[in-house]
Amino acid sequence: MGRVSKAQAQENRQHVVATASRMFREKGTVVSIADLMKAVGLTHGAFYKQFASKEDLVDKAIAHAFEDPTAHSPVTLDEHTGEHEAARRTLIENYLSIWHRDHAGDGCPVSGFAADLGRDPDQAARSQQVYINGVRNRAARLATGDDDGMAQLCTMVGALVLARATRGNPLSEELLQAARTALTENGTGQSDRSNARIDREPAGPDGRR
Amino acid sequence: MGRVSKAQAQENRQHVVATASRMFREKGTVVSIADLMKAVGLTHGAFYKQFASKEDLVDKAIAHAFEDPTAHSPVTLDEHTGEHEAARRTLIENYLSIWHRDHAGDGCPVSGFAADLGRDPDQAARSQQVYINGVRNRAARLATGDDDGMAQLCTMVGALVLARATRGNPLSEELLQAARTALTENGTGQSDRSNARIDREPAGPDGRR
DNA sequence: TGTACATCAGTGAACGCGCGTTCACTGATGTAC
DNA sequence: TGTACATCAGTGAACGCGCGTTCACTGATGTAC
Repeated sequence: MGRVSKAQAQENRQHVVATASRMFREKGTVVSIADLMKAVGLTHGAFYKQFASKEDLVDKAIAHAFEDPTAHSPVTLDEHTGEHEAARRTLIENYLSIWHRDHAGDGCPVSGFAADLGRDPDQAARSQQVYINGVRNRAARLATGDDDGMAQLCTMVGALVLARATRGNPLSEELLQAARTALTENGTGQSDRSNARIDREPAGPDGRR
Repeated sequence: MGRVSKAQAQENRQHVVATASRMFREKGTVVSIADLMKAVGLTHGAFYKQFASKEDLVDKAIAHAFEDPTAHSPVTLDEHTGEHEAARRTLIENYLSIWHRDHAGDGCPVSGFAADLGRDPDQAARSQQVYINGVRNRAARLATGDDDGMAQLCTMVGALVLARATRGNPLSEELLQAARTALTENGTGQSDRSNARIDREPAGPDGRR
């Protein structure tokens, strides 16, 4: 195929970034450019007409994950109506759902990129501002009167990371449940309902439907 | 060099496993056999006289990390004297220290291998029993009367993972501090003292000195 | 205890393979007249 | 509006490199007598 329209080229570029953003969260930044471009439906050679290097793409994919409103945004519908506590609960229950555990690619970038940033100091330095803003924003959404939400975010990220590492064993669900209970201080029923609903219906992980 | 004594060969094998255990926790299981053997002081060819494959080594390195008493064992001296609450505090403060954040290789294998197990289902399946026992043991150490310790472990692992991902930014220390405060429900002073002490003195991360 | 020989841990070159990246080429798009 | 040509997104073969793994070789260890 020969040249492609400017609009088509831009669309392709966005498709590559969006796909990379998902694949990197799911499998890590070790995903190869060949596999990525295959998933997008282009050949690997086209990559370097759009990006300077793989590093360049990783930077953009991380930034995209934090901008993408479908990427486990801390904003929920409830919140817009001023019901902060209800919004907080919805956020927590979606975050600690089995759906979120099993869909890292469409999930929270704070969890999805933590491992890669923790192990690649250069990448961490390049993405630091975007990542830190993401952490602070999410913590702020969880904040209550006497709590800045930071420890709550730690609990949620830890539960998700451990639930993913133990998938296939009952412990995985136990961890999600323990974190849910600790954060909402209510019984098993509420959390179980939430969990079942989210597990069954692949709704947007940001709580929108 | 020709043949080496049986004792020496066994020592070499243990050295490879121990070094792999540290390097895999620090950098992930992507560390190459060439780099690993170089760190041990042997050539890469020797590797296959001791191990069937890299997978075999990863399995053994993960198991070793959980057996190794210097690898952030949940056992502390205080605990043996029956002072459970003091032991719990010591464990928490060591876990959430800057020293632990900066020494993943000598740190907790639950945190150190979570990312690799979460992304490699085959590896997770092979190491599942060892990993799950490790999680349950650590949670049990944190348990109090009305809490099984699981949510607390989530908070600690999440704080450590996020602190490592944000190293170099003040947020990193804030996250550790927030988790420490949430888990010990006491002021800044205590935690700061602990942090400074551990940061300065590279004591065993299991709380022994 | 001393000698002769088989064993096998460690060496280092080599293997096929997939990685990130480059490049000559294609041909529809976009532009100049 | 129609024609002529330059542009450049996408193609696919090729590059050097490091990966996991194999293998012929070495020579001290371990053993048999």
